[in-house]
Amino acid sequence: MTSDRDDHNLNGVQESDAAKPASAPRRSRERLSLEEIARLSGVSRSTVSRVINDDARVSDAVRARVQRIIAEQNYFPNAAARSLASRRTGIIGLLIPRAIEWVFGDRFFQLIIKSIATTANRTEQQLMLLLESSESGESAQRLFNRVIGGRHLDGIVVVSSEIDEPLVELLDRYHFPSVLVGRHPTLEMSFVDVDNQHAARLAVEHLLSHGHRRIGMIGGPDNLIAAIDRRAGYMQALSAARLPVDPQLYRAAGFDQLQAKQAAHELLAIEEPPTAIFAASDAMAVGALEAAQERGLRVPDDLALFGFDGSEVAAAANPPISTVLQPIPGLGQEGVVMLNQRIDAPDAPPMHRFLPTELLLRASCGCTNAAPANQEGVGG
Amino acid sequence: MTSDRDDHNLNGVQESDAAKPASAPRRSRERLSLEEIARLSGVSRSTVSRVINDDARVSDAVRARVQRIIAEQNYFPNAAARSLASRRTGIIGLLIPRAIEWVFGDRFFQLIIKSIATTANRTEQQLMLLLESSESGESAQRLFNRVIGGRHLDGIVVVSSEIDEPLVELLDRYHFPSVLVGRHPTLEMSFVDVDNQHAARLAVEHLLSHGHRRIGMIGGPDNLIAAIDRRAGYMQALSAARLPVDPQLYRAAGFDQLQAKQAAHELLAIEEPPTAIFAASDAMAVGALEAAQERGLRVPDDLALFGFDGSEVAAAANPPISTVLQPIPGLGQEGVVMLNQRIDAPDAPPMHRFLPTELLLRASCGCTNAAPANQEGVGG
DNA sequence: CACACGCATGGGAGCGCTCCCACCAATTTG
DNA sequence: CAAATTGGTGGGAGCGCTCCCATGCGTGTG
Repeated sequence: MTSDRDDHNLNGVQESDAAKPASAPRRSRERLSLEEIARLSGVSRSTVSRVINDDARVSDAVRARVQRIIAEQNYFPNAAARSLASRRTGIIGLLIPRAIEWVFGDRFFQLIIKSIATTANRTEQQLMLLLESSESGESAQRLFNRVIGGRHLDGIVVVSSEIDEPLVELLDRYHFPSVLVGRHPTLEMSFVDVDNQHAARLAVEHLLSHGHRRIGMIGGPDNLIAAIDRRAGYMQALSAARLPVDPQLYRAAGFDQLQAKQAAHELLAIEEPPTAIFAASDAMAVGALEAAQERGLRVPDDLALFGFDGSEVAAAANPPISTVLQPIPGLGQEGVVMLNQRIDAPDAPPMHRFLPTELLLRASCGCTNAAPANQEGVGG
Repeated sequence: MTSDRDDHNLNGVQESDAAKPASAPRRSRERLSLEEIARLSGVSRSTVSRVINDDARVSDAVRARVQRIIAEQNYFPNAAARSLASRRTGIIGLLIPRAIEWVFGDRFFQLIIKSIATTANRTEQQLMLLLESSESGESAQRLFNRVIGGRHLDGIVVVSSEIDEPLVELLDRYHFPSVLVGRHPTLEMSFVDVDNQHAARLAVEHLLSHGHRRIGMIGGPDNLIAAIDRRAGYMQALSAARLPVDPQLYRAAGFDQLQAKQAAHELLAIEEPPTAIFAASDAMAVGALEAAQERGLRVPDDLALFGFDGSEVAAAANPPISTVLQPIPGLGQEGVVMLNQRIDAPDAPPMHRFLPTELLLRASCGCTNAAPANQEGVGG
């Protein structure tokens, strides 16, 4: 797309070094303008600008000459001037409205950040991670003002499935170009997500297909739409199978292993305990596995288990835990792509995309065969 | 420092909402310029600019009026125009030249990132985390060009103690305003760090004071100046005590627990095993503790242990592990402060600061008393 | 009472780009 | 063969700020 631009970027300093004594590199503070490059190349500013922006309407000879000068001089267009004139900063924000410790420790966020950063870089965009400096107790309003008010950002990707995140509402209200990774129950805002409900239903239906009739669920926090949807899928599967939905069989917990272990113990201690448990995350499934083992239950014989995420811990568990594979890098990538579409066409109607999940069947649900069963994608 | 500015930022949108029907918030794309605010307030652009920048030379009456209009209109100065005219972007970069998984999983980096973000926000600066999109195999040169070439950043904090990090050399060569958290063996570049050598020496001397004469060390990777310095401090302590430095007693490992455990096993298997081990990190000390316990050695009676970092794992270990407390948030904060000094005075000579560490004495070294022994700071 | 001085304010000239429009060949077309 | 088209290039007018230098006013000084 911008191969010429890449070329000069790549060659910039090296060529400069070759042309000058290494002892006196051009100091980055010496400013060099488009104007100057134009003068040196014997063309106009417009032409240099065209070369930089990879505009086709420049003859090959002139383009080559200008590129040579740019590389020799180690010139870089001034980002501020560019933004001012073009109304684009080339920076997109990534907001994960959580405490930094939480974000960094979580595999999901780690993978999402990585894929978003990579995708943004592919289009020569820079990512700005918006960290909640929780210490200073910054309000959503203030963060909004600080970063978005000044038009520092072309748009923003928000990774959140909180049903009441004020910043998301603010972004929506001001029609700031943004895409949510994880859907929102009421806002029309563009989003990309997996169809949690459908995926959960398939997982539970798989458990049903093994003959289980009493299936428990350890769900996630009630303020997360992902957790709500997964629970809904669980209930949908039971209802479709004409099974009663026993409230005793559902326990809410955090997405972590420890709380889930506790919840599993509770679930297994009731009068008529479940023969299978669907956990809303793999970490939770591992917690349930621990609980089962502490109680001397064999998995999957005494208790079948199904997780959600497709993470390494599920595969590494003993026995390996069946799970729903979420395409996390895909979510990040699609988020950036959609965001760029919104930036280009801010008035287009919001887009909602669901990415396909996949059931990863392993020993914990009773499948001896570990071949994955494909699940078709669900369009939005 | 910029209280007036804060005021209008804080009140911006809310007041606007109060003044307009909530159903039609000002869309963030509608642009409002300084000029427009000046017109509405009946003053000149200069005056509005002074109000925004908290310039004292504005009468209180005018200031109040302009601020009211700014708040009512929900106006934010355009960052690009501001940067272009003032040659400041208000963005500082934070680079940790490591794979993202590694950065996010590490407590040290987590704490550093948090303190840097918090400190930057205090001066109304925005932090830009420069993530290595390792996947795209981006070279240092390319990252440098992309982010720094365009003057997107006012300066950069690099957290690294690698002795051969190309980007650090590049930053130094181009005199780009930057501060290193962690020192560099040869470059003159400004840095803030702890005096690893001195701290290590004190730790080992403490072990000596318990009567140990055969002290082993599990050190970090050889390409990290922090690891090199800690080893030097270890050797210095031994030499000062006129003890022979037995190469068998030193093992290099990664900074992680598992490798350290392995190294400890090796150390404890030699002919004349150490009676004390100094580990270059707390995680490593925990690894050593595990190894000792696997071999049936009692800590501290059969083997004394000393860690480095001051992390929670050392305190939580059984027995609690004595360690060197590093002021990690202080390093981050000081890094930003120093960076801003460099941004303001790019031609001032580089500054080198060492922050004080502290010995945290606990049971693992033989101290029954857990009161911390203060260690004086070491100036640079 | 003329003068200098400080203080609050206004105006103009950039900052370094992009983008539109004009221009001038060198073609292609009716 | 004149007219219209195309491709390559240049020039000007912004983009929305900051910063320097006026300017006008009221107050203090010789």
